[in-house]
Amino acid sequence: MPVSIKDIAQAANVTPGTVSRALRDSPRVNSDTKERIQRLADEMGYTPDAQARSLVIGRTQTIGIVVTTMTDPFVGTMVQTIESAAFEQGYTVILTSSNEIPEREIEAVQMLQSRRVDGVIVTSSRVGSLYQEHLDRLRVPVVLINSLVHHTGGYTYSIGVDNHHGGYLATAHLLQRGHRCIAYVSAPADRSDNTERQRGYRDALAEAGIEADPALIVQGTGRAGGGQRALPQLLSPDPAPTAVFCYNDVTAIGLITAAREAGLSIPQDLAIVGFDDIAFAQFVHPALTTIAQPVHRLGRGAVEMVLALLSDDDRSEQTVSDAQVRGRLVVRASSGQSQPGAAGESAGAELSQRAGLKQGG
Amino acid sequence: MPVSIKDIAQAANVTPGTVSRALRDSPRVNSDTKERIQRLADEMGYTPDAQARSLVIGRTQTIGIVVTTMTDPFVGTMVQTIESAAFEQGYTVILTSSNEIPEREIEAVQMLQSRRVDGVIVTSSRVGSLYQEHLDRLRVPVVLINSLVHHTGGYTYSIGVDNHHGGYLATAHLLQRGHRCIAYVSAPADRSDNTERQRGYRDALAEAGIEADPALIVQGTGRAGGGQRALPQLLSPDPAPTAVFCYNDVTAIGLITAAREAGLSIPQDLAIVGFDDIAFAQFVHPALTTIAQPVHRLGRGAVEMVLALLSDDDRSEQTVSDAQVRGRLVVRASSGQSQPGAAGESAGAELSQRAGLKQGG
DNA sequence: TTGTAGGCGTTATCAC
DNA sequence: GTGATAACGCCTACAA
Repeated sequence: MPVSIKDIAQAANVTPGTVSRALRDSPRVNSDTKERIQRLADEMGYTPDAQARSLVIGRTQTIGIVVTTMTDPFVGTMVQTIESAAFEQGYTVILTSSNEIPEREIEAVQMLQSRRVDGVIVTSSRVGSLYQEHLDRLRVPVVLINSLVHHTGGYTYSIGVDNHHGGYLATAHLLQRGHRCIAYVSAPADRSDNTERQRGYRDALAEAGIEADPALIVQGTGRAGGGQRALPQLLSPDPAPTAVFCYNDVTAIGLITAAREAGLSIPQDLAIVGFDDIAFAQFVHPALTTIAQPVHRLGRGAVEMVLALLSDDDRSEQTVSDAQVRGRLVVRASSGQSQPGAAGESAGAELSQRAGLKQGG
Repeated sequence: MPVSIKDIAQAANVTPGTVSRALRDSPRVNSDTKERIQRLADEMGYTPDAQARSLVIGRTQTIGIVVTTMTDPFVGTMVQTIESAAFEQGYTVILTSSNEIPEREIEAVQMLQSRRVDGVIVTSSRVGSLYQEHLDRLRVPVVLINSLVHHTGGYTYSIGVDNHHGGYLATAHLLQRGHRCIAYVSAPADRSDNTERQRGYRDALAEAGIEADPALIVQGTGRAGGGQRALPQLLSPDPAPTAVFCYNDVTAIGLITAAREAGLSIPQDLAIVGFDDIAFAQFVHPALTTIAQPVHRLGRGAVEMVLALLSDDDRSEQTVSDAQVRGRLVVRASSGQSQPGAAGESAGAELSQRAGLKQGG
């Protein structure tokens, strides 16, 4: 139904081949006819058929994104970044979300395969052994964001935040604030980022001469509800922890809410540190101290890696390698400091200024 | 590079046509050879090429999603719902975000056109006149979520929350709580949902015998920063408002934060109601009273509309029509207890004092 | 500079 | 039941 190259050819009294060349601005066509054809194409409302083109050139200029759920704001930001970066490079993004349903993940990968995506970016998904196998089958570059990867000789690479470093930073910060009894609210154990953060936590404690107490490790879910439900367990050890490092911001926010409902004041009774620095972290009360993930660099980096792998025809000698970028501690009110805004980066001061409330004062 | 139908044909000693039929489980093929072919396809790791298939059947089984930014958690949830619904119906989703850049929106639509999407869903985007023109050019079903549409004879329909009703509900709730001086923090004026919500606000006031005061309409941005910056303007009128209805939750959350920074207590000094009911609405402090959008129904509804329009070959007599669903008031702490405290002029004046604000420069 | 022809992977319409 | 054959829209040698 849409106007094709043939229609234009007919209208311009030339052959389809000439039209094709003219539209791709080939030098092998008379500038007069070229202009005539281009004008005609414009008038007739021609839009090239990417499918047909892909079929012959062997690339779709398309990359697939695999996520568990877009509901998590961190994921949303990540997807946003990836889409922008891809679009700027002339790539279209196909989105699949598994809703944490394993079989859906498999179906999604098969779908991407039949769409002949040039590459795949997986973010915020636990890539089990089951899963990786299917990714390898794709036979296209795959970049995992924030997931450990076992190079099985496939085409799979990874980029991620340094989770161990982040966990270390968060815990060291709490130690520096004088806390000695620090808990950790984890995510499900099969997430590699979780185990890495936990390891950073343990190493920081060890460095301070503190042995990690298993009773202080509470299992969360990576969602707000997990943080909320963690509170009772957090308070049961004797002595109870004075500070908590959470797997992520969403967990921390759930914990803050539960703590407030329980009549605890934060950070006086319980200091809390999260991970991610989602937009909402500065709007909870108290504002959440957290490890900021360099979302922008991760997303852009992932796209760049895919593209590099794509142009890299010599597969044996890769110029691409796994990347790791460090997160940064963002200190806000939830981790202490009786005077919020006094030290370091303070959302409070920033906010007040932006609200125009502190002028002259 | 990937194994094609021809490869299988060769291996099975049949023609490509037979393989095609066998794989699609056509009854017009011997069950023995069918099974043999299917097994062979499996062994050889065959995956059908959706592009090639689309080319001949004339449909891509693909729908495009256009959003401004995925950073907004409400948008993320919406996209999630759409993707799930589409996937269940066997449709692939192509995602484009404009980042609010007009030319990017146009580029995005052109891209979707060249991808030959079967339909388009636009969510959380202001569909200016400029924009709609480009959508019409697509010549495929377009469903707008939460945007007014002028039926220009095109293929464009809309589904959305009843914004007028929502604005009315929110305002009526505040009135019922005893507030008489109620402000509205708006989004940019070119968003139709904003004007509708504002109209509901005005109508509710009118019904209570209150004339809308232009000084109580403060311009926000639809993002948190807009809510934060709105505070000074909100407090400057005399008497100052005792309650505020915000265009959306994100705006309300920004406002809550700014108010707290300014030393106001919510809801005693200022009651606040938002719109959307994003996941975080229940985690702010105080938890945010809001109008819950039926995201699920909107997203699913949009997909169903696109699909219905697709199967509806008789275009003159459409069975599809614009849909509107009602939001629901979710009462939380930010709008006060069921027994409102003092609300009135004196409280307003007092409030300005406590905030330490000066009126007029 | 332009036309011709073959093919990308698939489906569909015929024959046989 | 299976095999040719012709599309779908585009690109690209190669030929003229």
